[in-house]
Order: sequence, then structure tokens, then C-alpha cells
Amino acid sequence: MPKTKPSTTDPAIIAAVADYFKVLSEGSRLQILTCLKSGTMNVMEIGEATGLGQANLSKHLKVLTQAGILSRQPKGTSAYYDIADPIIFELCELACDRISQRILQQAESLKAFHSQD
Amino acid sequence: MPKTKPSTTDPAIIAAVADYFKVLSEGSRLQILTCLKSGTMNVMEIGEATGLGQANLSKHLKVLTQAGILSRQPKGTSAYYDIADPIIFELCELACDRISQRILQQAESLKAFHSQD
DNA sequence: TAGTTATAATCCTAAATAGTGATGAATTGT
DNA sequence: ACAATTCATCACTATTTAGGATTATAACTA
Repeated sequence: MPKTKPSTTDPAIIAAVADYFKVLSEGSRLQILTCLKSGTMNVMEIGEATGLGQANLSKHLKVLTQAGILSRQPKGTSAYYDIADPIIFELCELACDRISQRILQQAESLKAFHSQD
Repeated sequence: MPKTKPSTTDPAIIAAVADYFKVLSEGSRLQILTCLKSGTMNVMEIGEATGLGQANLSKHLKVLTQAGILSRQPKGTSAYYDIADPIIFELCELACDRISQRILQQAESLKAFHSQD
């Protein structure tokens, strides 16, 4: 094998990571994920829980499934979806931590700004 | 205070997380981040290292800085940028792990598909 | 002050994509 | 076989955004 370990600067790797984050960069998709946190659901149930339209929902489910985040299991006329990769919640929590920390910092700066005049 | 703990289904939280991932969902921006992994650089140096145009680069740096991922320090006529939040590399590695695992799974499926005919 | 360099801001175009409505395919019950 | 249900897919619109060209601003230098 000519290749040893793919470098972090490998354009293909970078593109793959970007694509993965792009999947998670949509409110509707995150909504679907938090929805499925409690357990398996079929498309109709997810639609009711999220308020998303059927066609739109189906598209998002496809994206999430192709990214390996959800698993799909047809059952009769319906399709049941499940979290295939619970790690994503770890990812989301990491992001959440960063966000809240940044907001706290901004609040600090704002307070300092107010108390200096 | 009327609010206790913000629920994960809070639309504002979900939107914030989506925005955070959106910042990381761009190849050019990830390129900038891997670039700065080795240390502080000014805009010109980053431009040379990434091959990005100046205007474009400046825009991405602004996005990353406003997201709290980079820090900016003006110095004379140049601006030096640095990783403000090393946690992002943890995020990227998590994503990388997921991606490689998925690719391995796909390879397995493909192998199984080939050996069954 | 004039001139050079480094960065930011603005305007524009092309491409990507979220959402919607209509159609098609697969399955279950009568 | 027919009708109803559930989901996927196609066609379309509207919005967003990356990237480039240009102009503006700010800081050194002669």
C-alpha cells in the first residue's frame, strides 16, 4: 500500500469533514435528531413531531441516512428511522458548550463595557 | 428567573447549533483552521498557505472570528489570527472518525455484495 | 504629505439547497 | 383486483452564499 496515513490537509478529507458538518448545519435536521433521541419513529410520526412537510422531511431523512447518522427500516407501508450513530449527540453537546461559553464571554464584555462609562 | 434549563428542543438552541456547524461546513474555512493548527499567522501568510483570494479569505476569517473559533490581533498593518478554541479539532476528529467508519462499512457491504453473486 | 502595503467592506454573479406541490411506487385491507 | 395509506421522487421557486473584482480605510515609510 503506497499510502500511509492520510494527512489532515488532504483536500478529500477536508471536503468529507465539511460535508459531514453541512449535514448537521440545518435546523430541520437537528430537529429530527432530537426527535429520534427518545426512540425509533416512522416518517409520519416524525412529521407530526417536527411539523415538517412530507416531501421536505423525506429529503432530510435521506440526507441523514446517507451520512450514516440514521438507519432506515421499512416495515409494511411505513419506514422507521433510528439513530444509527449516537456519537452525534456528543458532537452537538460539544458545539452547545462552545456556544454557551461564547455567549457568556460576550455578556462579560458587555458588562465591562457598561461599567466603564 | 422563570426559565430553568434550556431544553434541547428549544428552537433558539437548535438554530445556534446549526449555525455553529454551518461555520465548520466549508472546505475553505477548515483549510484555514488546519493551517493555523501549527501556530499564529497573519492574513497574507494564510493566503499564501491556502491559496485563497484576499477578499474571500478576509470574509472567512471574519466568520470564524465571530463564531469565537479564531482570535484576531492587529499588529501594525497586519492582523494576526490564532485558534481561540482548540476544541474544534476535537470536533473535527470526531467527524473524521465517523466518516472513516462509514467508509469502512460501505467497503464491507461492497465486498459482501461482490462475493454473493 | 505622498506613497506603499495590509486589511476590510461593497457589489455582483453563479451555484447550491431548503421548502412545496404533484406524481409514482409499494404495501395492506377489503 | 381495488382502494387507501405511507413514503419516495421529480419539478419548481426562492433564498442563501461562496467567490471574485473593486473600492475604501488604516498604518507604516520616505
